[in-house]
Amino acid sequence: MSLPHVLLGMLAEPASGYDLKQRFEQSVRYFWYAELSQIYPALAKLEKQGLLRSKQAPSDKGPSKKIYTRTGKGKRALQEWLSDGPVLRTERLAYLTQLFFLDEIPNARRIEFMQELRDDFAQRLEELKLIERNWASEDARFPDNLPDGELVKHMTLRSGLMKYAMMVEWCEECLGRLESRQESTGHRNSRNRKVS
Amino acid sequence: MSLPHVLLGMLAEPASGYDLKQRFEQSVRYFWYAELSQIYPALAKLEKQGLLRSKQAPSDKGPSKKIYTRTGKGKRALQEWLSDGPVLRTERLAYLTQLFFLDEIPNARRIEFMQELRDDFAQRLEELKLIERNWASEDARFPDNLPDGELVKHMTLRSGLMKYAMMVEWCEECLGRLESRQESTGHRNSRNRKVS
DNA sequence: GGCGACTATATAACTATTTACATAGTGTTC
DNA sequence: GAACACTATGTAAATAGTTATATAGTCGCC
Repeated sequence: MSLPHVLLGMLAEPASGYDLKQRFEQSVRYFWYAELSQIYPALAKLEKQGLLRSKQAPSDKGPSKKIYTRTGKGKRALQEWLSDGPVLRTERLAYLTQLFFLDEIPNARRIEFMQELRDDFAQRLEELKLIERNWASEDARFPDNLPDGELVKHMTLRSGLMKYAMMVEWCEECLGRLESRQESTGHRNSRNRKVS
Repeated sequence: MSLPHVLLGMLAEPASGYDLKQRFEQSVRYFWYAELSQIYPALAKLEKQGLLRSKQAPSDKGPSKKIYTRTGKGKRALQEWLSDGPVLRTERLAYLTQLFFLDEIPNARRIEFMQELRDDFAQRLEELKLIERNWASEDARFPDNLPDGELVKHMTLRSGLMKYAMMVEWCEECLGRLESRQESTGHRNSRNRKVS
């Protein structure tokens, strides 16, 4: 439902399937993910529908590339998707359902679970902070003089920064509650930060 | 990958497929969703694997039910899933990828997009606040004297409350940035709250 | 007594996603 | 020169999830 549109969005600049996968890994990965085996057929289908056009091009490394370009029809399809308003599909957060049933394992295990979660979120937060720092050094020093394309990308990044900062805080709050319980049953548990 | 475990978690108390769907709609819906057509085959498979047991039972309304009970093996499978640590599957947030490409439509449309998003998040926040209020009146007045099962459920609810409150704030921040741009190009746009 | 709403279970067809495999060129390292 | 890593494109098989449809009992309404 969304992958074809995501590809149309990423093809503001022409690229091959392989290139697109790289782009996914750079920035989009924080909110969308696709395997190469999903990208290639999706591109072929979009071309068949006339939303993309392709041409072969030699590669400096490895076999020749198939460069896809967005057609006018493709651009309009993207704009339509964006104009239809936000797509809020049913989110599935496995870690929250796990937490919901976490009383089925001993408290010491619950603490380990939340520590692992906190460390994962903290790591993602650091990754995003790094992206912001590298970016800011270039042209985002004055966030509201950014060109349109940069502004929306900065807003997307902000949502990630705010989200993961909040999640880390929430994990700490949960750990506090679980650990107070641990103490009251006679056990001790130092609040070690697990760094992998 | 996760649905069978979610079902095992929800079967702390015996229930039929139909019952489970109702339970999904009550609380779990905020972080997991499943269609009946997904639940029935999943239950049948779990029974075949010996993680569940079923018996027919008459219903007060409609045809007879098939009540599933978790076996010892089923409980251990759930505990294993929980002990393996948090499952952080690749999240897909279509609305963030839309935002990422939102420079492809005019600024007035971008503002509408963010307003719609804010209103959706605000509505979910109100739903969760209502759940908390109803709950608090019963036994969550002293959040840290809760029994284990209630504690983890309260922690799950907290994450939703914090998340949606943050998302609404973030939308407001984005709207501010988009609207200042709108003004500077000579247009006006009142910050109307769209209530459906 | 027919209709619609709700309870209850299930299958079929389709779309989306993941995992595994197949193929081939290019460059580096042992 | 063999092995390995990386570039490059794809297919096949399996799993997960959605949408549509079928069947059947109960209850209340008109």
